[in-house]
Amino acid sequence: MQSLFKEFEKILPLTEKESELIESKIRHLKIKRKGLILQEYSICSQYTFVIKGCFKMYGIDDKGFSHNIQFAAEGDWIADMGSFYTQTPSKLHIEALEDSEIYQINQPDLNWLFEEVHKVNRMFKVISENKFVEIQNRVLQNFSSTAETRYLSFLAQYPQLSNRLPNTQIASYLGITPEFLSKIRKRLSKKA
Amino acid sequence: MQSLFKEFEKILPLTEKESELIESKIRHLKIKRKGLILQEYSICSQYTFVIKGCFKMYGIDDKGFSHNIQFAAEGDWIADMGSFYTQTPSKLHIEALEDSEIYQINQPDLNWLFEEVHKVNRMFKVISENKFVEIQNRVLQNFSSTAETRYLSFLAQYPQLSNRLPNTQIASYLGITPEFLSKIRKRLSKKA
DNA sequence: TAAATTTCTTAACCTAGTTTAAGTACAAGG
DNA sequence: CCTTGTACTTAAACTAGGTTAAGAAATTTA
Repeated sequence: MQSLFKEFEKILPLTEKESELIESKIRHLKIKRKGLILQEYSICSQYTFVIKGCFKMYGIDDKGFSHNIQFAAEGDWIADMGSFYTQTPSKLHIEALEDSEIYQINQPDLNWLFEEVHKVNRMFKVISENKFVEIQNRVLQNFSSTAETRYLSFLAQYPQLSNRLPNTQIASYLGITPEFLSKIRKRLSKKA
Repeated sequence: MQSLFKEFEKILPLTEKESELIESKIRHLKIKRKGLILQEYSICSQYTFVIKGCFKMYGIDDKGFSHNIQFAAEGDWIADMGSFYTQTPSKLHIEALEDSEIYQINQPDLNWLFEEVHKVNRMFKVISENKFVEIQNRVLQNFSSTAETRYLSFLAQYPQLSNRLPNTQIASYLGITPEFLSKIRKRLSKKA
């Protein structure tokens, strides 16, 4: 539980008893590369904390193409918040990009914790707000710049991820083809 | 307060006393067309409920171009949630597109209500979640389709707005130039 | 360790969307 | 009521990014 509590304590310190209550509702599991923890049309019933490894959240369009909308690595939370909170079927998939290790808490247990440990409520409010700001910044940035600029800010914002992820996944996140990302990378390497 | 409470009651019914407490913290005001209720670099200190009229929320890119990221009309809430909750400077503007009438509640008063009237907490959680889902759907849709498809789904999703808004504003929301929207509209009218 | 699959790159050709410019039609405000 | 801006359209030239195809490199899996 170390890594999880470390993240929590960034927001609010917990008492011994609060930690125990949280611990009692959390399960620890390992997911193999390419394993799915959420599939389209099913309800997102788990909130996931990444201990080790890396996940992508993506949607599939009418033409069958996948589009990454978010990554989650060590210390990140991931869930389709819409589906989780409203308990309606998701339009998204969440898949492990590497062999991974996670904590999960399910919807009823989290609601129970919201009541019992008031700090959990506040912590998840902060988590949700951060996710919102992140995605809103993406909307703005996707508008306001060329693919090259977006690639550069992705590199700046997620230096760890950019080394770990295959370029195909990054291209899908940037909303371009892998071929075009290749073109950009060549252009940039010439400049340097 | 009628319209505001009607919206609230969609989520949760309120007692007489709860309504009074909420009412005591809310101020009513009129905003002229082109009036700003939020400006870049200032902190978003007010959560706004639209009684009458219409607003746009937009960001300005490095080249000085505006990009609409959200509209709000009758019955909608609008605020830069990131700035509001973290009390940090906003990167966005919120501007009236028509002469409008609104309710506003400021950050300390809302926090006070969160404590005093527990239902307010739950209501704003629902409001935030809905906003999140909306913006996440936008990210997905912006990826997955041509401007024509996006325009058609905008028409389907916001039929009221599409009649009221000038096409320049819709183009800015779709992430295209007004000229290209014009082209699309011509193409569509030929098909029909 | 070999076979199979996925990843990355290059290049030629194609298209969705931009830019610039010019003209028309309203609407708003003094 | 006139004037100034704002909104809408068209068209020609242009560019960012997509498509297809094919070969080389790297990683998985058997």
